[in-house]
Amino acid sequence: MKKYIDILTKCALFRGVDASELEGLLKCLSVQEKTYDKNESILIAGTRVNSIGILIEGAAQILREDADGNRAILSDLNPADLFGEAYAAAGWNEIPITVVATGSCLVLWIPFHAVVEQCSFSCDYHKLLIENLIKLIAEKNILMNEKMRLLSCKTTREKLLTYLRDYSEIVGTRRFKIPFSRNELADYISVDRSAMSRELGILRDQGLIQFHKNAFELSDQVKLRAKISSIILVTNAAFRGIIDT
Amino acid sequence: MKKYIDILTKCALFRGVDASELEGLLKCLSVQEKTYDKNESILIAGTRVNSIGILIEGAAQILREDADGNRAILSDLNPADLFGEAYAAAGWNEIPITVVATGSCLVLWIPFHAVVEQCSFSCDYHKLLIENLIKLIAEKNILMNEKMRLLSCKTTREKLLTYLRDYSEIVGTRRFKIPFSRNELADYISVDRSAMSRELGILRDQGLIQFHKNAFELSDQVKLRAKISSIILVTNAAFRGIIDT
DNA sequence: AACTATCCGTTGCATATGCAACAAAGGAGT
DNA sequence: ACTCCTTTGTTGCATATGCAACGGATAGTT
Repeated sequence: MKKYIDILTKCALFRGVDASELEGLLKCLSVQEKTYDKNESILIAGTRVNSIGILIEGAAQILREDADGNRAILSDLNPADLFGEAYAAAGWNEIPITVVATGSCLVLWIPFHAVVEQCSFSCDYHKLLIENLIKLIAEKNILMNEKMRLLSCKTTREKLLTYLRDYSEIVGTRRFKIPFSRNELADYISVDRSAMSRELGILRDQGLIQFHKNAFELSDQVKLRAKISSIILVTNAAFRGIIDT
Repeated sequence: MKKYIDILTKCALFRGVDASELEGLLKCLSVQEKTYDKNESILIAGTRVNSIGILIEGAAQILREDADGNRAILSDLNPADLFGEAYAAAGWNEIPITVVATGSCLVLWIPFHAVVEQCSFSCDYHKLLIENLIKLIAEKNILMNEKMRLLSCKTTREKLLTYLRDYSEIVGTRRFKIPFSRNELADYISVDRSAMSRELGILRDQGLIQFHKNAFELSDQVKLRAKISSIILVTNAAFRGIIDT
């Protein structure tokens, strides 16, 4: 049991929980651990999830199949990442995503009702857990709002400027390194890579930005909003582009 | 106090709470009511929210100011709509949105900590309230994921097909009425109205869809995914396009 | 009926963008 | 050094899209 306690302390759901108390809390939550082989499905689209998953060991991917049968990778999962929490919380009957182990995995399942319902021992950590869960989902909510604002931009230029501006505001400086390769960035803002490259060149020629590899600098001509100071933790890689922890 | 109890029963946050118990619950939550004149700000961007707002009477708009100072309307608020819940839950220090009364308003404020913390009377409704809040935010989460999938489509054609397919799956039939005017739909999928109109015509000429006003029908050529059965309630108008209650 | 306003489809046009293909630059490993 | 692979920028081209303008249809009002 002890072996993955330190992984769990890195999990946003247990933020603020003392490591020494974790083991007891896990019992109280009646968690279950389960191993998966490489390529085995951890969650299957069309089924129901009642538990929150935490990846302890190994690696996995969240996939989504579109109407034509193409599978798209939505995000990579690493140890201490949560998954399925929104669908478990919403009580969805048929989840639209699939989670597949890309290597052999150890997953901890926490029944959702165990998190929300007061346990019989009414341990103090329950309140914290609930707060963490709400905060976690709410933060994702806000981040998705920001990303939707970006995706709503009609031109590549606007998308790039929105992304760079937002990133600059979060780190608080006009010089920063983005956590994306060009390919990943194009994917993130949902445009063609070559078109993005073209537009980056134009922005540089117009003196709005400077860049070398992943290092960017915004010129004074680029207006920023009032600073958004909060730096927050995110549960998985899906929002790397917005917030880099 | 009595007068707005029936409004609150329509509010998703109090789903499952008996109307007769609501008054007592409100005291236990130490809610505060406040009136706002037309054009008065209910929430101001750059400040912090610690309470969840519920619009009881009147009408309001959620606004967002972009870097160039343009104000965009993110959503309209009607009685029984929640607002600010994500920012209150996340504990954000500087919210990026402004809420303005478009008519004289009555707003009920519920301190966020009062929802999460067990009240001294440990009333039974607390658990339900927490569950509702989590479910509510989680559902929004999922809906935003769906919308991001739509916005990530590169062409107007794909966006339209994704929207219509999703809508068809939710209502469960190939014939349905969408809750949008053309203007609103174009806004929702973030494309130019005339370009959308053009593409709709092409889709019809190719025999993929039929439509008259807001009534649409998908031909058999349009593949659907496995049915998503759940019909859910949403807190405000922002997701009308995905789910019509 | 006349007027107005709104919604919706259509069209012409300049341009942005996806796509494919290629080239240059680096990095890793032998 | 070399090859092999990845990443990034560049370019040509067909086409999709935003934009502006116009016109028809419908509904509401006087």
